[in-house]
Amino acid sequence: MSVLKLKNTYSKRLEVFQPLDPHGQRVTMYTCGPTVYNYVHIGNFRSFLFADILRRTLERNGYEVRQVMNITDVGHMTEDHLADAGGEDKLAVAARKLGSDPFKVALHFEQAFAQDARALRLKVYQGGEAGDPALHPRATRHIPEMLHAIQKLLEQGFAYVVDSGEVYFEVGKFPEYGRLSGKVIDELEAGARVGVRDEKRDPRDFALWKVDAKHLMQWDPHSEKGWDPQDWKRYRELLPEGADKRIRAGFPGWHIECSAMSRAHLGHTIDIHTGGEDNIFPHHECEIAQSYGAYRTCVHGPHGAPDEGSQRKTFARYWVHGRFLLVNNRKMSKRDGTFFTVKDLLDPRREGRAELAAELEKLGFAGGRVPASVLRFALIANQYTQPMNFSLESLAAARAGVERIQTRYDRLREAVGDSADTSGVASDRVLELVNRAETEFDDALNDNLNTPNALAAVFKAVGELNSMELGPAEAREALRLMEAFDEVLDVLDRTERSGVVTREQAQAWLDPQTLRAKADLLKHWAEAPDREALWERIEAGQLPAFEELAPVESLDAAMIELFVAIRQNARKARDFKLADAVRDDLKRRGVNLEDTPQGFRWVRA
RNA sequence: GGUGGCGUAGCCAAGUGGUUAGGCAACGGUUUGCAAAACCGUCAUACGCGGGUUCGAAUCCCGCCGCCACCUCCA
Repeated sequence: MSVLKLKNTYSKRLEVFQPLDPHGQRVTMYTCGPTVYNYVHIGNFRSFLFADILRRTLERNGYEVRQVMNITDVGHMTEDHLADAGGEDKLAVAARKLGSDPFKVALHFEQAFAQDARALRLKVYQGGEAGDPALHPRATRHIPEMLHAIQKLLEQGFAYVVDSGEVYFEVGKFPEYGRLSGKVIDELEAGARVGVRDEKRDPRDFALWKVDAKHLMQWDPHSEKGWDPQDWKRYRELLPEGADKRIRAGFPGWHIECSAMSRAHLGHTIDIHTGGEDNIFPHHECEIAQSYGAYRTCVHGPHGAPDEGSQRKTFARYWVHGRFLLVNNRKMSKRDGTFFTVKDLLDPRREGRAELAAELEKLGFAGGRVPASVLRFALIANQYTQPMNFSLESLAAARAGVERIQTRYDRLREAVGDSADTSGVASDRVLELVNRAETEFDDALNDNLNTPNALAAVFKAVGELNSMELGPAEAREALRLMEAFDEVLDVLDRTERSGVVTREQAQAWLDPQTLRAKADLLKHWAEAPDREALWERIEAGQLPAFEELAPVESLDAAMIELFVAIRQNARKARDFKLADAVRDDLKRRGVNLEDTPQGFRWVRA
């Protein structure tokens, strides 16, 4: 198997990934998460999804990954936001609904985000472990850690307090500032841009602690008032003397949260730090500077020089950044109607975007809704190092792709059947195909997460399997391959969503005796309005008429089989109008029916 | 102005010196009562433009053109 290579923003080179863990087993990963003062959009999710693909690729490589994705809930909500409730701004609307408690507003959007994250199958939000709050740390619950870091920075001479009670990081004290982004900020030019009454010593200096009375979230480092009791207790433990007396009540600067939280939950050194390309500067540049100043982490990683030998350890060893998503080759814009939240696409009508729903319907999306798996596929279908040009048409292509894979998966499941019989041997032809396809898939992902090539391997395998007749043992191997693909892609519906009805099974319903025996299977009889009459008919060995069953809404496998039998009966009588009506009716209830040489196949949409 | 990046067939998107990437769409065929799915075929001797290096260039070099993002809180 190939080795994983990643483009490290720090070195600007493709590097072989090697975890810090001496046993080469555990990997720590920090993903810059969402700011929860609005609903997250698909551009945000492109970034989170590439991190998810990275995490799953690491797992395919046998690593045990601990991925932390923070929640930035120290927002920019001020009194102005609450006062101005007339606009379209969702923050204002939410604030009005939820009252003036900024924590409630943040929680509202955080929960909305978690919902989207689960829908789009971010692994950090799935499974039992996902309930661990340490995996999704909130900035507002790490004020003690941040003040601790700020105090360290002051003590070690990397920061200064100004008259207003704010704290700034002094960039001049850190010569490596700018190395990640490659930005050399010309002091003269920067100086020209600086505000008149700025208290900063150097225009490049950035805020660690801010003071602004208009902000709703406030913490006073010198008084318990307004603090979460647990946080206050932890703060007193971390800083028994309290923070510098000159620091006034306020709130943390943007960058310090990630330095503090990654250290709190992943330790001194993290293997991988991910984010969007806009994070490179200034956010990550500042994190490096702060972590160096506060925790004595060094700047560059082990690439060439092992961390173990160094007294000062690296803050983050691999910096991996995703490019922006564009819509119609521009940055998303509300004005141009090219701004999409995840919720907008999953259910446009619910979000009040009827026009969008209509457009999606035109592209063949039932109800104008985009299935989450399709959105996920669309957002991972090109390599994270390339800008993604998103369009509604790309969603239609994604849907076709997902359906192609899903159809193959469903049929393999049918071919395997439910027999626990694991005897039988797959032919070399199939074994070779499976091994080769899996290698190609992993090789592509290991090559800096080249998802287009990984998908090419998937589609190649699907195409080859489509043109083969597979025995149960072979289908089992092929199914395992599809499941291996899906460990990373995670776009398949793994529920029992399809079934086959043979001609013989359909025929059996026409036999009076069998019909009576099958009556018990029809659990949903109760839904039929005239069930007594129906029952009598069955007892008499007569197949019910299609019209009688039309009101039955929820279908199980037995009910579907009955519909198939009714349709087949009509087909035999060459009553194609009725036959098509039955098929259309099943479709209306979300069941697609297909004819096959052996009989019939049904698939839940 | 500074920095980084992109331009590959109708659309999306790999490939970065030498044998078909792949997907989607469209069209034709096989199959079907009609569909669906699947298969086969076509669109496809594609690589922004102009030079150069080379036996050979989408790939390397030079020069243009067009587009995009970032440059203090937007993933």
